[in-house]
Amino acid sequence: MPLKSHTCGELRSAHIGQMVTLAGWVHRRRDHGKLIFIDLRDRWGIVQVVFNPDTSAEAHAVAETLRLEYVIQVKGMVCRRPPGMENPDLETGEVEVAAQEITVLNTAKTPPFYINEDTPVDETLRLRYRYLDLRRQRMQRNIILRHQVVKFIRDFLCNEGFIEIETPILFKSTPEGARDYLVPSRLHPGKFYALPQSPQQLKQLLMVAGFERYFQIARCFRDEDQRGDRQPEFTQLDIEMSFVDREDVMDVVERLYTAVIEQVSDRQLLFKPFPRLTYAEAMRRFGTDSPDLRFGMELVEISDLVVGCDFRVFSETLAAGGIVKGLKVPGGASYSRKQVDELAEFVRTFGAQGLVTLALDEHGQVRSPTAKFLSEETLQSIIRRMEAQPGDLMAFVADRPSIANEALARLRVMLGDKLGLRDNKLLALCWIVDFPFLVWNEQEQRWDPSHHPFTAPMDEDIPLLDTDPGQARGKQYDLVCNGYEIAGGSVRIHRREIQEKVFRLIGLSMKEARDQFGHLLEAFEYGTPPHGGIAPGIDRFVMLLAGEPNIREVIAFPKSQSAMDLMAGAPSPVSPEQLKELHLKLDL
RNA sequence: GGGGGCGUAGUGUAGCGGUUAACAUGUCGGCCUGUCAAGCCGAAGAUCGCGGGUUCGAAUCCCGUCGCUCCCGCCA
Repeated sequence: MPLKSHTCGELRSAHIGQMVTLAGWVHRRRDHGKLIFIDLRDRWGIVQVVFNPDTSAEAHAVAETLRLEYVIQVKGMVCRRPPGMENPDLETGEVEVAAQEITVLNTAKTPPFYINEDTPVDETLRLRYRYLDLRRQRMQRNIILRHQVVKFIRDFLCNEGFIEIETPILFKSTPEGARDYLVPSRLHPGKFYALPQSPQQLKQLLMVAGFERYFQIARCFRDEDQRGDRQPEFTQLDIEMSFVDREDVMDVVERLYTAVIEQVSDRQLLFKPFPRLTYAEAMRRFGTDSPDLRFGMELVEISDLVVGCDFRVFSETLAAGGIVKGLKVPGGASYSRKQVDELAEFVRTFGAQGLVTLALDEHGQVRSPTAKFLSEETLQSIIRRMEAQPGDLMAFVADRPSIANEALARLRVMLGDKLGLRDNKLLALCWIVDFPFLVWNEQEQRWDPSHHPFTAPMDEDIPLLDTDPGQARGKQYDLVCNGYEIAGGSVRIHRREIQEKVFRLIGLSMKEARDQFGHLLEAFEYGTPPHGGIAPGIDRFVMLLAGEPNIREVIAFPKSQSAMDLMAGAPSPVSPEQLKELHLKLDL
């Protein structure tokens, strides 16, 4: 006799008359003295169990002792509920189980917070009792969704001829990129493994190995500070393909994402096919390479309209090589002085000197302390350029292009939230392409790869590497969803002379290159196919599918902001014996 | 490394210099045969995160510290 014959969630009117054995947790109890109702919960749902002393005095007596979260097994008859007593809020609400036997499989202490409702609870408590938090409906839903997404991805890619290959967790530290998590070697005193930041090099080696189409649900580790969308360990869908150009990679990924959103989630895909923006266009229109395309409020540059004007904030910024750019806040003319000050304070967070605002009142008159510095003609040309309507507020940042773009991009998103324009039922995916191949590192006075050192430059831009490297574009592509970068990839360099040229450009001597990437460079000499790939973040994507505000909600056992596991208490000290074995001395 | 927010019965909150720290919910006990956030009656439950200071008097003001969280830096 199994512990359960049916799940709690599956019972329907079709089961009426059947004897069933259920097992699960006491979700709620309603004790009427004689009649006792128990909502019994398992992973599949909730069903009402009735204990009637007339049916079984024995079972009823046990039911009186039940408390929330007790684990019980119930044997009883599935019955139609009396007329008018159905519960439409419950999928099993047409029926109930008349209990004849009950076994308490385990008792439970009163939980430290409500399991049976999704009310907010202090994050410390949730993380400390994560196994209880995971019992709650919200987390059950998220974790199950995550499973469905990963399952769908596996099936989809297998059908496309990909094979899944595991790569090592103990690997080699590379000096570039994020800080590594290190693992001391017992057998090799003073030496360390590093946990992979991503399986980047290994997947390229798998292309050299001839697997042609590889994927992995890969755990990645980066020892950097946390954010709401960043954990020290996270999961990537790692993909690499041989004999492809970027169109092939983007095609697979676009079909995959379209299918998974349409078939697994309840979110609405806003664009099909995904729009493509060049990096330059994204920066011009949105000030960022990860724009949220669910709403407008695009950035507009007005540098040419205010060059040489009497307003020195504008004219001096422009003379120094800066730009004047802004956006239009619909209905923002009614904002109070305090609200406008808050906007200015907000952009200062991102390094902007301040925010210049022009309000257009209901009569179309400009209200602003700045207006007196600008001619009527200039004001009118700004209003036309911004397409401002009476009642709108225009907000401008005059600064270096990088700061103006960043500040306005953040302001746009913040206002989008404030104005309710970021509907999380909608998913706006887009591709960003034609990234700059190199970015100038001001501190080190050298070029850095904008993606990584194995990304290929655009074929037609290869000559630029010798003449004007900053103008060269790379074969890189990012997938963006609702303002989050959810995937980044590139076609890789597979020819030695290009690779050497790139190493030279980024200031890496052949010796340094050999020390760091020798295994890869050596492999490349044994017949490397053209190849490229991409690495979508699974956690972030599931977070968006689930409509959750942070990544912890879709990870079963996440770390806190300070990278601790509050449940198990990791990290923790280790014994002197363990340290000695690893040849480590602490210096605290 | 830096800045902001939060920390008060088990939980969620109120109180923001002055009697016995309030409310809801949960918990425990009693009543109750159709509830489904069951209802009614009663009871217990807080060294106000921790340490120091100011004050006649501190949950309340100040300083420090710890924890959670958001952000900047960081994240090829």
